[in-house]
Amino acid sequence: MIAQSFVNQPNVYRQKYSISYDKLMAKRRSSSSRKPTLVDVAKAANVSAITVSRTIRSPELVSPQMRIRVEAAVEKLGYSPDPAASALASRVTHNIGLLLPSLTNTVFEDVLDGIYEVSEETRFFIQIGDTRYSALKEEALIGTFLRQKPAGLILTGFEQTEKARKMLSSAHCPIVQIMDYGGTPIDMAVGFDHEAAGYAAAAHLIECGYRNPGCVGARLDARSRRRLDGFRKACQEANLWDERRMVTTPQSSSVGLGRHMLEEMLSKDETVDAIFCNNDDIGIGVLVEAQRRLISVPDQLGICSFHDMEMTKHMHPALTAIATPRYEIGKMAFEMLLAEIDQPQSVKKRIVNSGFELKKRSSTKNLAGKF
Amino acid sequence: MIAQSFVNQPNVYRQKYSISYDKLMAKRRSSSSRKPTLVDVAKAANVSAITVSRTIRSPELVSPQMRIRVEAAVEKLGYSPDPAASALASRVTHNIGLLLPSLTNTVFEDVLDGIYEVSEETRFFIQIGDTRYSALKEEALIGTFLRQKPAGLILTGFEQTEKARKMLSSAHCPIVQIMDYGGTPIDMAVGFDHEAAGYAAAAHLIECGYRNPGCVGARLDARSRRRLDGFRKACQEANLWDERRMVTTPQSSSVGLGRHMLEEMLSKDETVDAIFCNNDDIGIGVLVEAQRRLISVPDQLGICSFHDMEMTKHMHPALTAIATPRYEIGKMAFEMLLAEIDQPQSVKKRIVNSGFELKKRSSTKNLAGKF
DNA sequence: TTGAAAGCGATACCAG
DNA sequence: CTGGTATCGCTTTCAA
Repeated sequence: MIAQSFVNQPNVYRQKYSISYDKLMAKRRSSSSRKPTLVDVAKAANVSAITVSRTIRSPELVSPQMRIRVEAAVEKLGYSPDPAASALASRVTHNIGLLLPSLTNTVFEDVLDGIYEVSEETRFFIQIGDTRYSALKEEALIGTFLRQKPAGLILTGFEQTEKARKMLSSAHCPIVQIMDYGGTPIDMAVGFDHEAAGYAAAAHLIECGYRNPGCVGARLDARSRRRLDGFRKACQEANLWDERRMVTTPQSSSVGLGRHMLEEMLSKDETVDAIFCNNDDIGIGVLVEAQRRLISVPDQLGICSFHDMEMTKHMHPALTAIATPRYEIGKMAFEMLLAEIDQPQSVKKRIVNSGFELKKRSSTKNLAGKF
Repeated sequence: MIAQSFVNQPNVYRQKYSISYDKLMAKRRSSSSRKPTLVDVAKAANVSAITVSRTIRSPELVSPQMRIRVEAAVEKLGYSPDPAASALASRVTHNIGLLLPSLTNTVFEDVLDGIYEVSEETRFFIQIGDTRYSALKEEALIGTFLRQKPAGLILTGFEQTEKARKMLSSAHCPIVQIMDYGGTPIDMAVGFDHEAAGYAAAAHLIECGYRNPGCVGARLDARSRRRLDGFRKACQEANLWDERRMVTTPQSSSVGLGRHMLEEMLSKDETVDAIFCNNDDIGIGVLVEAQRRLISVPDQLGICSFHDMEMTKHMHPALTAIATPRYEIGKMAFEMLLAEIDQPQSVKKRIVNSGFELKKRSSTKNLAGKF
């Protein structure tokens, strides 16, 4: 059991050191279990410590013979650098801070997956903070993260507090804001235009021939709200809007909530014939509830979902959805960060519109034949 | 733009220091932007550095007046400790390493959520590693994590490589293995018995009166395999087993795959009348495909899912499932770790069986009336 | 290209 | 309960 190591293992670090350097070294050498340090490698290779450091961090600055000699010593001793010492001396870690509003949301899992995919082979670590959709929590986390001297930071959205923005603008690391497009980034950004996405959803429903479009939205963060705004705008332009068909709740989204919200929608305006759902959980809930009520989809009710997680296209009928490139956003954000860390100001396109895509499936259909 | 700070901001740390301590201090003081250190606080409060350190880490060891004085100075200067320096001196960080086999899997998101919930108010950070269900990748990550001197480690399952186990047993931190029960933990463990869970699923289906039970499983890691073993065992004991009704694939689970696997199952033995699904994605896929084929659930086909994510109970019919306490496991793992960090050997119950629960819903039913 | 010396900012250990 | 001193292991800076 590892736990015994707390009790039984001789720990050289607890011993008192004498003042003499030689004695100290003697003591150290006697402890066979000590992890080798840079100095140990330097001695073994008969070079200075700084040369070893150089060989590891920028081998191109060291002559080939030297490199071989040092690398052999590193290999022989099984040396690996101490990140804490490195961070203390250089004032920067290899941590990349990632602030997400939720961890139990397919959307952010996919982002996470993209980030991890790219970060895997790099020297960097991801440190995740869960802001729970709160700007204040985010502010606190930004403070904590910055204290650690991260190599870079990835934030969600543009809605940081004033104080947070201030801290960030004086941070010594590149920053990417993800999942949104159209705001003013602190440094770099990659995401899509939520209003345009909502607008596109409405345009599709209207084009299909639905005449009483509505939408349901859960947990209205700034981005979902803009999606609904875009949806409403398109409907208003087509003169098909009725505010009763906007059903929202601050609760966080789930399939159960989606079912419930269809019920609410019908109670407010039973003429509704198409629904844009804030995200896939809700979309699936609306579909299931419609089926339970024997409302035929897409004939009596068209459904357009948002994000398009894997499941969406396998529903029956398959859900039409606005697909968002979450994995790609995560990947790109990390790549932008990496480029900036290696070479400040090297990223030319600092604001990227990742776009989105309307996937037409069986939960909506062209009703033209009906007219 | 933050990026300008790379270029324009005067950086005191780049300046050369003179040898004289006083001159150094003078230079430092002149730089108003420097972050205050422990020594700065000590001077402001007119105490020694170590006293400040103590006041922050273990206030109970410091006299009340002293504490007030120091806290005032901390407040006034806006001091916050440097984690790198602390890590270097104390040989331990405030990082908790978490190794998960997948990040895009509801199961682990829920675990993550439980861990974050508890860790939020502590001084610890979670550092996640994605092993992608590979013991070798896990081994590499364990090495990397251990190098950082974590305060604790959370691993998934008992299937570490020999080398990994060796590294772990000599690690100086508590370790919790999660999601499984019945193996030999390195230190502590919390999870459930997968074989028993599979057995329980089969027992339920058999009890309902289904006579040709089968099961479908995707991505067969050690734990899912044991679930299937348990299922098979119960069926064999009831003399109802036919190996053709065991359909598996190494692919990772998804709803699409679930649909596909029902097709495969039917092609191998169309008499199958009940299916245990390795997890919820598959379960939902099987349900959707059954509906598409007009196979009536639960009459012609009983379905029992595994894990029971939120969506499962909202399907129509609602899916019977073995519910697993993922959130609780995460929470408990972190709490066990915390207790051990604060007080080694204080956790008495080092191996916890979290159990699971059979949720009977409409996708299975007692067929007794039929006989 | 290589090296010497001086930190980085905290904690450990023992003494008083 | 408080303080002095010596580290922790690496990088920075400047000189050779």
